[in-house]
Amino acid sequence: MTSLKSDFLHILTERGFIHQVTDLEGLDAKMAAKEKEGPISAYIGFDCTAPSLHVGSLVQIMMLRWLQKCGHKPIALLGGGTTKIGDPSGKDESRKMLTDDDIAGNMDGIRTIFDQFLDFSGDDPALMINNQEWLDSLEYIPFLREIGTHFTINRMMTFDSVKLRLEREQPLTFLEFNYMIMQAYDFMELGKRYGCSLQMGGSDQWGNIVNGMELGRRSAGLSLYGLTTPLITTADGKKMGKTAEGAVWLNESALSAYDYWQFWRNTQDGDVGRFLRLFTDLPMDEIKRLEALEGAEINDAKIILANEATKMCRGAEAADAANKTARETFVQGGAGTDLPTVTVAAGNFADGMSVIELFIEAGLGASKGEVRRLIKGGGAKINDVKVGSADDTVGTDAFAEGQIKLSAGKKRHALVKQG
RNA sequence: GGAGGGAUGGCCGAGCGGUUAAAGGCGGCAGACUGUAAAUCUGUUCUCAUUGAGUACGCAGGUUCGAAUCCUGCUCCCUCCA
Repeated sequence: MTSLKSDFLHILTERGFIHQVTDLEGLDAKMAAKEKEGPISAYIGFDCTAPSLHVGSLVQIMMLRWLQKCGHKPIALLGGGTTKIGDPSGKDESRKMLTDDDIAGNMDGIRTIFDQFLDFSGDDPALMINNQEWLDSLEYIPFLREIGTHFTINRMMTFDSVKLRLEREQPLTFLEFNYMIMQAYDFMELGKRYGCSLQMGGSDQWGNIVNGMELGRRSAGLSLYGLTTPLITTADGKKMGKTAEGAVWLNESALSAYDYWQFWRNTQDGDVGRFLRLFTDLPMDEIKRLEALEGAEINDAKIILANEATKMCRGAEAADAANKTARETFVQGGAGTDLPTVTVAAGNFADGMSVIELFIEAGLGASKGEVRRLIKGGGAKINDVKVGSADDTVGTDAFAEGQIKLSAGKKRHALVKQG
């Protein structure tokens, strides 16, 4: 293993963040020379395609976090401009067009995430920049003459994002074809305006990053670096962070802290060490201790992972509450206070409310048929008592301490209150 | 422009006049086993309803007692030829 001189690259390597680097030694030397030459700025771009980011972006966010911890300057680039184009990388079909309002709304949601992970105050704050700043005002002909001459179609056709579409005979619009040029332009602009010399991103961004470096060099004489992270998969080879309900969102409004905590708590054994390295700030010797745990003891490591990850994203209070609820629910077999709660009008219970409807109200079933099946399979419980028949009803007497606990299987629970 | 092939449930993919709410696989959900893990095994997987009904096999019509299956038109996609 090469000995890296800079803290940042040393940590990233040790924790498994690095997939490819354009010039590892050069970048290392530059970062290690921080005292003499000053810290370096690095950026990662995030498009505003949804009102929240999900755990798929968490690796990138953690890198920015480490960058700041190591005394360098992280730039979170929000793609207010590029989102209007849509990144074709790794996608079979083009996304539907987002309106300016959608994008602005999404950006507001995403901003709050970075506030959690990065420090934007103090002497050496992180930066959050919107590439709309320079992209919106581009003029077509001057842009083509200045930038367009540095790109050949021949070359662009060889990039995976383009090749994939063409091979599958899926349409790639001219609009999307321009995405990589916009991203390259971003890198160059950040280099010129903010002295940014490193772009990081997921492994699928390699081509785009390299393009930006070349453009920066040719057009502005900048010396730029690129670094990518591996695609994070689970131990059984699936893409991380995709569940049946959809993505694991970072924003509270898109996914409750309890569910976020549960996501990490349910990490597979084989992923615990890797995830602790990537998604927590815990020191390495602590992580080594935790991942050495075996059998049921590894659950302790998972709880720590869940606590740490939730704390970072949602705050210590939310993490504690989620942890407490999980303990009350799973260890003590009771009803944790942080479980999803629905309020049903008291009148419904006077004559007894249908179990089926109650489960649907509580979000534990999408249709009556689904709840029937759940009951038939023995997975539905009310106050931890198995529901015997789909015809059962629930009356006021079921309320213990003012609430009813509904369970669908072992993991999905909800509370019902009357109001 | 010419000649063929295709569009099926969340996805992949059989079916090619009735016994087809549609094989099989994946995914999902639940049960068993466990450690709120993985693997495995079992059940389940359109909607509504108390044996029943309504929708559904690209879209619109037609033939037939009866169509995902046959015919006509339309839309989209693929392959080959010019």
